[in-house]
Amino acid sequence: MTIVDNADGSSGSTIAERVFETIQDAIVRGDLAPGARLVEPELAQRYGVSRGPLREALQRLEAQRLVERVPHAGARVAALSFERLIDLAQAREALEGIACRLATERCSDADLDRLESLLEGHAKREELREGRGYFQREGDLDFHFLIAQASGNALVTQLLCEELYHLTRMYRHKFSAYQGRSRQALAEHRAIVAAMRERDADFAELLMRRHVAASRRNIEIAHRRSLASTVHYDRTDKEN
Amino acid sequence: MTIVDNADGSSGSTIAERVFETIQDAIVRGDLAPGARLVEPELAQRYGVSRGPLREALQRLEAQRLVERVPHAGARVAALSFERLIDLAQAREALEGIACRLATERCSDADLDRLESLLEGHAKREELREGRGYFQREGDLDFHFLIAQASGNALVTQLLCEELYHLTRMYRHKFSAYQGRSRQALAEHRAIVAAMRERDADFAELLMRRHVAASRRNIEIAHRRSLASTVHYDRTDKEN
DNA sequence: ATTGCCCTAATTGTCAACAATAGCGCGGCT
DNA sequence: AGCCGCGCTATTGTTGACAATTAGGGCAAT
Repeated sequence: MTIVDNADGSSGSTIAERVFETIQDAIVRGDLAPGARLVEPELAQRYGVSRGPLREALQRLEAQRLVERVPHAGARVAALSFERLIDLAQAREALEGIACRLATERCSDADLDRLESLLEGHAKREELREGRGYFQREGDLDFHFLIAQASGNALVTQLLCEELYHLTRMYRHKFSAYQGRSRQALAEHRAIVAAMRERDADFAELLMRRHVAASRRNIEIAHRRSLASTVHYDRTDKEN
Repeated sequence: MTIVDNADGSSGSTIAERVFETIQDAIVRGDLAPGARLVEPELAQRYGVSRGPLREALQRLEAQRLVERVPHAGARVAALSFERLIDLAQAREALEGIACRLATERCSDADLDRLESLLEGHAKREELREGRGYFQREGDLDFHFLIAQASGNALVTQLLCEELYHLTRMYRHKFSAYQGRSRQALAEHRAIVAAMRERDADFAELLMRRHVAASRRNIEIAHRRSLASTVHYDRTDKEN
């Protein structure tokens, strides 16, 4: 029954989980615009659930920072701003850095093989379609995802792969200020794996931090450029 | 009405918030033992609320990692383990490091004054009661709290001060393996502020990371010692 | 005696009705 | 004409009852 059942990819064993995944996807894909008001009865009807599980889903989305809730006033899709994107990049720099260090110390050789074959695949696709790397973007996330999981630190993994991952994806869908860095990123990924191969944890962490920082600086430059011309990514208070 | 009202320090505007704070405190203080089963009707009656707000509170506690929930099976107070404590220390090392870097770059001179006066207070109390530093422990948290807030990064601040802070406090209440380091910690705190005064962000981050790492190593040593003798901090599956 | 199944009971998940709050527009007052 | 206060409505917060699921124990069959 209902609209939100296992028809789509949602796999949870409870309604709350499934509607959580559904709305999460809608937000990340942009079907629900940043800043959009989320009215409970409206959403409940749209997804064919009652308000109970829906509220639970909204709360979990709040914990993921995809939704902002204020008591007695309701929920909104998280507003995107340049400042928050920078905050996110800085947090990731620190966490991915330590994850890379730990992974270097603790991961198996098989893990390293897996990382390298992943990069092989990226390189192939990069040769095919020069320049604009849509898949490269997702691939980039795969790379970081794998390293986080290889860190052996459950907390760091959870912070990166569950709490910040979807937020990162959301920003990438909105700000397409990632141009021309896919080739550079691939080279940096390779250098990171090379350092990990040599079990040089200090250097691996350093390279990972520089990699994330470089991507952040790329964003900052693109932002200043856009400030000079026209577009603002300010908060939209109007619905939709 | 009800048991959970603004009689105690709870300040939220909704029942869910108040019972959340109440249970959070009970967990951190140890009134609810790690691993203890949390049965919804039982807790609801104890705190004089219905199951709705109570479930919301449990969910928020889950986001803070103070409670573990599994669908259809119920909630438990988070089990403490040595591995998780190490994971926490590593995550904090990374996040507090970047927070310290950012704070060094962005905080005002007044912020630095505030930090120093905080350390003055710690030093005074340290002179009075040599050795075992209970207040020093809480004071240590104050110091880290302040630096996180001075970072100007809302995400990092939230991660440290809302998500990991209470978990840290919980471990400190259980593992009292923090002996004799309060004097050393104070010296390290002073060195950190000194680096911040000189606006040496690289060095400030380095010092903060070494400070957190030293505390972690202290825990590791104490743990090995306890392994050699008797006590285990393993997961307790029995209630209470 | 042991193992597998079924049944019961306890607990969680879900729902729809009720209460309370806050934002908003209207009307009256200054 | 502008401002303040009041009441209304839309929306969130809360509740208690109902449904579904799981875990455990007892019974029967091998």
